[in-house]
Amino acid sequence: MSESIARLRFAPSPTGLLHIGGLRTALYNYLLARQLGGAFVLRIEDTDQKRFVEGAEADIFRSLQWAGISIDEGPQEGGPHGPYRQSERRDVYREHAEMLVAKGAAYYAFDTEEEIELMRARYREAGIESAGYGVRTRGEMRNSLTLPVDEVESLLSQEVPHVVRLKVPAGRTVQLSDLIRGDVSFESDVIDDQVLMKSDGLPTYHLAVVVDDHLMNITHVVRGEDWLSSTPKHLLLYEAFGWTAPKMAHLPLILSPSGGKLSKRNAEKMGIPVTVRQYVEAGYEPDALVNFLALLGWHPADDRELFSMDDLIRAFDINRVGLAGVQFDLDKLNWFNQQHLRSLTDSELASLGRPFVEEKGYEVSDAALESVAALLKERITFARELADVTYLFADPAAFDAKGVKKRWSIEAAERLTWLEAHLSSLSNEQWTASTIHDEAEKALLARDVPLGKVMPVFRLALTGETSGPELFPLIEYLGRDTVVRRLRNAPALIGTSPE
RNA sequence: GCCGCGUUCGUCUAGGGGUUUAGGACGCCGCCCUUUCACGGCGGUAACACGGGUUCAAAUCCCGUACGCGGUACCA
Repeated sequence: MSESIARLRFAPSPTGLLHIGGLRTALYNYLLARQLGGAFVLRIEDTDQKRFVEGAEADIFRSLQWAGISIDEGPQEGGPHGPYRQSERRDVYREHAEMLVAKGAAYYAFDTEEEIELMRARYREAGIESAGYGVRTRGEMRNSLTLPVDEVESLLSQEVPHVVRLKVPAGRTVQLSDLIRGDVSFESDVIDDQVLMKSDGLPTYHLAVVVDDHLMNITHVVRGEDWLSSTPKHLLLYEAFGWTAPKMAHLPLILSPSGGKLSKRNAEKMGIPVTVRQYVEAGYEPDALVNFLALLGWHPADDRELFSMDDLIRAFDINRVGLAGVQFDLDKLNWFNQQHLRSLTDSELASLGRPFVEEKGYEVSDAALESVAALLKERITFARELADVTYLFADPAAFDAKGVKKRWSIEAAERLTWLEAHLSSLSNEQWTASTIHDEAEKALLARDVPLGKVMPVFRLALTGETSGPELFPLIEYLGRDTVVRRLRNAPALIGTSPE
């Protein structure tokens, strides 16, 4: 047994599209696994038939892949500890539950839902808000602890619906050393006799997670804080089996900007995407999302903020994960997206933008699109914005009304004709940003007009806009023919433009 | 209700007894750069939940209160 090899897992339930919080949990597990040179395992926790959603599993696979989180063992990859879908491991859980019953650490319970509810109602009347099925109450219930042995035998042989419950020891303090939170302890008397096997023959999460984590040699369990309260049950299970529990780390939860839980409804109201799918569709770059998510709750020893996945693997430190819930801030995510776009080469940016450009029906060569990327790189937040600057692909049909009002005049039109005449005579070799600049200046200076005086109209005539990328590189990109044509057409188009 | 976990600028956070006039980033505002916009640079705005202790000294340690979050299922 090679105990020294770290093994971490992400164990989502296929109950819907992968949640952004789930992706963060997966990421932290992945980072630690890679950093420790260990394995990253994906396990599908589909023990609740009622909540199963068709297609959810496929969404988990593609979302992780999109984010750049590679899986070593899982339903698709296989591996020595499979199957990696809990629904395919029923017998394993049944056997383990029976082991516990045989050891006296668990027992059969035959109570119906109504009977349990009756018990709770009794306690409620007596002023006890929520009496659990546990140390204090199991003696009053119908189970293999209270019923005569032969009756239990007969109920079992008649296949009367029943569950298997954990027999929580009385009067114990269960200690947990959390990697993030330090020591946390719980009194066993307030821990429920958790159902381990449901009457449908499937295990509950609690049994399955312990059995699988052990059988799959998981060394570190990194999961959301919402699991902290049930961890003592898991610890008691490890103890009952005689197994060593893995190291535990409970991550702070992601909160909505309004402070509450980042639920689907809540988040959608605030315009925040909740599922990974929505982030993909909104045009976020996987690297940016990963970077943002890593910093949502974790902070490096220095003040660095921009990390690639490899950087993260190197720098990540579970001890530096914060304790408090974190609010989601879309502005910051957008900033990360912008930063990541800027770190790309022109050619990489161009490929990211190409689908959007083609979607709008423009045909552009790779070289031209690279120029577009260079022109726009420092002024976009999303790759799709490459396609939004339509005058880079087609002559402007409309002209900014305020700009026209401010800049357009007979005099301005005349100056443009001087530019047109001069620029049209330039050779291909002369068609570079700096030469065009010098020649334009020359043409205007001959009539005693400074270039700066004309640049705003020049831009307006060429693009229809009053602002945008640097003018001369833009002109170089547009090319002589286009520039001359647009200059020539502008007066008529602007003249007929509505005010 | 009970159990558990939290609480530093609006947000993500650094700091974990004296180095702090509490630092960085996002956002916001201003100035500079740029004959546009953006980028960039500079500057500004803005926080230790509250109350008790411990100590020469507390944002930092302890207790309490408040507030927030999670759990309290034959859901995960």
